[in-house]
Amino acid sequence: MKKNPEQCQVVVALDMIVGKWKPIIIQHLLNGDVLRFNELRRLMPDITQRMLTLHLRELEEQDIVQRKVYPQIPPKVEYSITEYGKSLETVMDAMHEWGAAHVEHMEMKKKEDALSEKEI
Amino acid sequence: MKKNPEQCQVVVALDMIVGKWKPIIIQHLLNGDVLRFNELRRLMPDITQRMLTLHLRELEEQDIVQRKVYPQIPPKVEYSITEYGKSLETVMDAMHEWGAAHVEHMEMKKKEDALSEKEI
DNA sequence: CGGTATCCATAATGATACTG
DNA sequence: CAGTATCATTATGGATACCG
Repeated sequence: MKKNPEQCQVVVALDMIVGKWKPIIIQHLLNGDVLRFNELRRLMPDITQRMLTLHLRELEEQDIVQRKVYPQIPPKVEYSITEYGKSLETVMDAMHEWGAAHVEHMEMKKKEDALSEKEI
Repeated sequence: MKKNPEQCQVVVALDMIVGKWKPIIIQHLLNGDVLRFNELRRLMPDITQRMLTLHLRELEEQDIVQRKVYPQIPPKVEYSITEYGKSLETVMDAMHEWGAAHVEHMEMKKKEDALSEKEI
C-alpha cells in the first residue's frame, strides 16, 4: 500500500473494500452467514479460485473476515465476518442506497438527453 | 464499464469514486468551492496533469462535477460540484468516519499483537 | 476441499514533452 | 492556463494446471 495522498480517510476506507469482488464477498458475509470456500464460489460463479483466495486473505489481514480452519481431511474452512467487520455495514448501506439512486438518476438523464435531441 | 457482478449496487457506487485521486477531488469540491484546474493541482501536488484531466472528465461524465469554460485567453476553466454530486456527501462522510475509526483500530491491533508477542 | 504456482492480458497510473 | 500526445511502468485480474 502506498502513502495515502493528502491523508484522506475516505481513501483508507476505500482501500478496504475495493477489489473487483471484495464488496460482494463482504455483502455475502455481512448478514452473519458462515460460508465455506466453495459455498462462496457458488455464490459468485464468475470469480476465479485465485481471486477468491486473494481477496479473502486481504480481508482477513484487514480484520474484516475471520478464517477458521478445521484440521481434517477433506479440509474444511469457514469464513465469517468479524465483529469489527460488522462496522462496515453502515458504509455499505450508504453506498448501496446511493448506488441504487444513481442508477435511477442515470436513467432519468438518458431520457432527458433523448428528449432534448428531439427538440433540436 | 464492465458488467456489475451480481448487480451489487455497492459496486455501482464504488465505480463513481474509485480512482486514485477521485475521492480527493470530490472532497475538495464537496464543500462548495469553485476551483480552477491549477488550483486543484496545487491542492494535490502529487497528481499529474494527465490524471487530473482524466478524473475530472470522468466525474463530469458521471454528472458529479460541472465544468465551466470561459472562452478567453489565457483560458479559464472552473470546476464545481453538481447538485447531484452533493448527494455523495452522505456516502463520503460515512466512509471518512469509518476510515478514521479503522486507522485507530489498526493501531490498537498492532499494540495488542506486540503485547502478546512479549507474553510468549 | 481448499487451496498454490505460473504465466498472461489488460487496466490504471505515471513521466515527459509539447500546444492553442 | 489548461490542457494533449506518447510512451513506460505497475497493479489488477484471469486462465490454467497442479497439490496435500
